[in-house]
Amino acid sequence: MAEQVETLRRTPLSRDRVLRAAVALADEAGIESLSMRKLAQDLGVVPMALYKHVANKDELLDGMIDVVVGEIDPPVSDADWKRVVRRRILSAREALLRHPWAPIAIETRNQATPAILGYLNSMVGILRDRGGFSTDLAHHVMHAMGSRMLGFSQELFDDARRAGRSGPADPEPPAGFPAEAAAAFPHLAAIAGAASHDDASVVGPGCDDQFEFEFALDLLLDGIERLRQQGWTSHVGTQPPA
Amino acid sequence: MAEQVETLRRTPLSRDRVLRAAVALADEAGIESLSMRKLAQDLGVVPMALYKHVANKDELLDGMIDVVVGEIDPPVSDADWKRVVRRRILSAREALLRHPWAPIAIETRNQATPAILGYLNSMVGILRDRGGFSTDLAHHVMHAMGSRMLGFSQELFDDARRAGRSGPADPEPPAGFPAEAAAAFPHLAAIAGAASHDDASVVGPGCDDQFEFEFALDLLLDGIERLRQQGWTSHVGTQPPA
DNA sequence: CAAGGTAGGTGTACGGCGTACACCTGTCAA
DNA sequence: TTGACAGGTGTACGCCGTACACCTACCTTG
Repeated sequence: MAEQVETLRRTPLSRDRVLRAAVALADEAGIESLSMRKLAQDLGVVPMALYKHVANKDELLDGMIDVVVGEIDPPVSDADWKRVVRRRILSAREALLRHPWAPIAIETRNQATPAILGYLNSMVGILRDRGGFSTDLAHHVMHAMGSRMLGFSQELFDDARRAGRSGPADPEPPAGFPAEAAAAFPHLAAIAGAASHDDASVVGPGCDDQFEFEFALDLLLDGIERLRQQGWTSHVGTQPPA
Repeated sequence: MAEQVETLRRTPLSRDRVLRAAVALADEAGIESLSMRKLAQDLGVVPMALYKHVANKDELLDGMIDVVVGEIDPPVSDADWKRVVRRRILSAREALLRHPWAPIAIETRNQATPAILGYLNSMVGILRDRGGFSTDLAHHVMHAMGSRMLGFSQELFDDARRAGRSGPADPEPPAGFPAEAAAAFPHLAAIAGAASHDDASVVGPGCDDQFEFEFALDLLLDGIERLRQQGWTSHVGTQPPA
C-alpha cells in the first residue's frame, strides 16, 4: 500500500500537470500564496523538480494564463460581428470568473503570451472579416475595448479581485457601504446603495457586476457600431463624432 | 565635511520623506525593485527605521498611491459635465504617465485608499451636480468608465506598463511588430502597422497611445451623453439603447 | 546483452525579501 | 534631575526563487 502511494506520488510530472496544479493552487489559495515550494509540495515533489518543466516562475505564470485562455470558447460562426464579439467576450469573462487571480496575473505579466495574442488576433479577424472594419477602425476599437476583450473590466477593489489575491469566496457579506466612509464620500455611498433603484434611500444589495459589465460592453459596442455604419476614419477628425 | 554629510543624512525621517523617496525609487528603478531595504539605503538609514513611519510595505504602497492621486488637478468649475470629467481624467492620466508603476500598484492593492475614494467620489459629484445624472445612471457610468477614471485604460503589454515594472524609458525602439509574430497573428500585424493610416502596407510608427485613450474616452462620453439626454434608466431595459 | 547517453527527480546552498523584537539614544516636560 | 518617549539600530527568523552538482532509471545503439 505504501508502495501504491509511492507509485501515485511518482506519477511522472509533466508541464501540463505542473500547470494544472498551479492553477488549482491559485484558485483555492490565491495567487499571492502560490510559491514554487508550495506547488512542489502539492505535487509531492521537491521544489527544484519543477524547473525541469518550467524555466522559472514567470514562465509558470505565463503557462497558467494560457490554461485560462484555453478555456475561452471559440467564436460562433452564425451571427453578425457584434453578437460574435459579444458572446466571445462574455465567454472570456466566464473563464476569468472561474480563476479570479487571472486578471491580476495577466496585468502583471509584461509580455502577452502567444495564447493571448492568438485570442486577440482572432478578435481582430472577426471585426475585419465579419464586420468589414477598416484596419484603422479595428485598431482603435481594440484599444477602446481594452481589457474588456479579456473578460474583465477594471473592476477595481471588488470582491472578485480580492479573491484573486487572497483565496476563494470571502464569507463576509458585501454589506453596502461602511457608515464612516459614507459620511466622507456621500456620492459614492449614494451610488453604492442605488444599484438599480433610483431611490438613494434604499440600501441595495450591492451591485450586479455582470450587469455592469454588459452595460459598459454594450455601450461601447453600440458606439462602435455607429462609427462603423458611418464609415468613420481617423482622417476626418480626432474624435469620434457625437 | 564628513559631519556635514552626517548631518544631511540625519535629516529626520518623516512619513512624507519616506513616501517621496519611495515614489522616486519606483519611478527610476521600477516598482518590482522597490524593497524596504533598498529604500532604507536610499535614505541612508537602516531598514527597520522605516517601520517607525509606515506600518508595513502595503501601507507604504498605499501612501505612494496617494502621492500620485494628489497630483491630479482639482476639477475646473466653468464647464459642462463632459468637459469637466474629460479634463480631470486627462489630468489623472498625466499623473499616471509620470509614474508608470502606479497603475500596477493601484490594481494590485486590494482596498481603495481614501485618496482614491475621494477622487472617485468627487467624480460622481460632478456627474450628479453638473450633469444631473440619476444615481442609477451615475452608478453604471462609473463602472463603464472603469479604470479610465484613474487615467489609464487597460493598455496591456505596452511600453508604459513595462516601464512601470522594470524602470524608466526603455532604449530599444518600438519597432512595429516582430516578423515571426506577424506571420502567426496577421490581423494583429495589420493593426499594428496601420496606426492612423488605413493602408495596411504602410508600417506605421506604432500607435499613439494618447489618441487611443481619448478615442475610447470620447466614445464612452458620447454614448453616456446620449443616454443622459434620453433620461435612460435601468428600469426600462437591460441594455443601453442603440 | 553491455554501454552509455539522457530525462528527470534530489539535496544543498546562496542571496534577497519583509519584519518581529529587543535595544539604544537624544530630546523635552515635569 | 529624572524619566518618558520618539525614533534610529542590530540581530535574527522564516520565507522566497533558483544555481549547481548529483544521482538514478530508462532507452538507444552496437
